[in-house]
Amino acid sequence: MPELPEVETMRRGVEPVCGGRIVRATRTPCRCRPIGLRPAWPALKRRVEGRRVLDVRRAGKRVVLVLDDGGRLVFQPRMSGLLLLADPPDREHLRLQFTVEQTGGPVHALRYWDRRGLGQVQWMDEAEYAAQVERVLGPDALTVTGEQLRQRLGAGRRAIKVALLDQHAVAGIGNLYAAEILFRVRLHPATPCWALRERDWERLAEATRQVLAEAVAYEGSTLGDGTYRNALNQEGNYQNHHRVYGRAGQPCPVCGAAIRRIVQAQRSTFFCPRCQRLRRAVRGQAVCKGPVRRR
DNA sequence: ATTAATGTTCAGAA
DNA sequence: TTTCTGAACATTAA
Repeated sequence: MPELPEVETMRRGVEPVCGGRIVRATRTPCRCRPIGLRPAWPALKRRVEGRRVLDVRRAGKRVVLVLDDGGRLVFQPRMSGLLLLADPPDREHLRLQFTVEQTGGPVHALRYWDRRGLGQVQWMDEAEYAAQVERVLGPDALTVTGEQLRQRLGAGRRAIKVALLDQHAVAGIGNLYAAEILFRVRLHPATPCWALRERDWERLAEATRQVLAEAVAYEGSTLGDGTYRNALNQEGNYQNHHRVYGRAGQPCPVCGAAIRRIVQAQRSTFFCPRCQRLRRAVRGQAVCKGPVRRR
């Protein structure tokens, strides 16, 4: 699923083809059910056609085309969205197709494909975009500092694994990389945030930056369902370097203990029970499941 | 043949 | 305020 490394790979894939070019024509190539387009198709089309793409950026798990009138075309792939230059995996779930070209230059197709259709494509003006980012996204996970993490999460009761998925706290981490990051720092995923010390936050931020940068270098992870592809419809390679994610029952690459799968906030968490021990001060308190009752 | 699981995000509830 | 739950969706495994 597209998390930061996969979305960054998409961004890098489409940047050389979109940057500086003009959106000439757009269309909805199939009659698939309406998906998360905002505004609706005819208005979005009007906003985008004829505009030059000044920059291709990433914000958390979103790819953002900066247009020459200040408009922003925001792709949020969520579960199964892909930005493609190559032919899509199938025609049926090809949601949107843009054409970009330089005057007199070659014409390129930029496609948005989304099998499950949970993704969103939105046009917004500069101010609206800035407000949105401010409202929903924390500092980018690729460059986040320990101080930022501690400030935003340090006082909470949430388990650290759950907290890392909070995009407003830190933007870009998803279920897969949260597991890999916590393994790297040898933190038990159920550790409550309040139990981490300043030094822990520093190490956690460092591991976050390292794991994500590594995954970007490998062009992300293509999981068993094979959904994720880069812009050229090729698989990523980081799935071959996962230490814990999806490896329940298999030996920990460090100590050999069997990797465990637990459920937190209705999602799978994978970790090594020997490398990632719960701290003594926290045992018994961290495992409480339901909401803490206040008085 | 239903049902659960998959993973991201948001609205709305606790 | 903070945290939690369910829904949105498509597809596959049980």
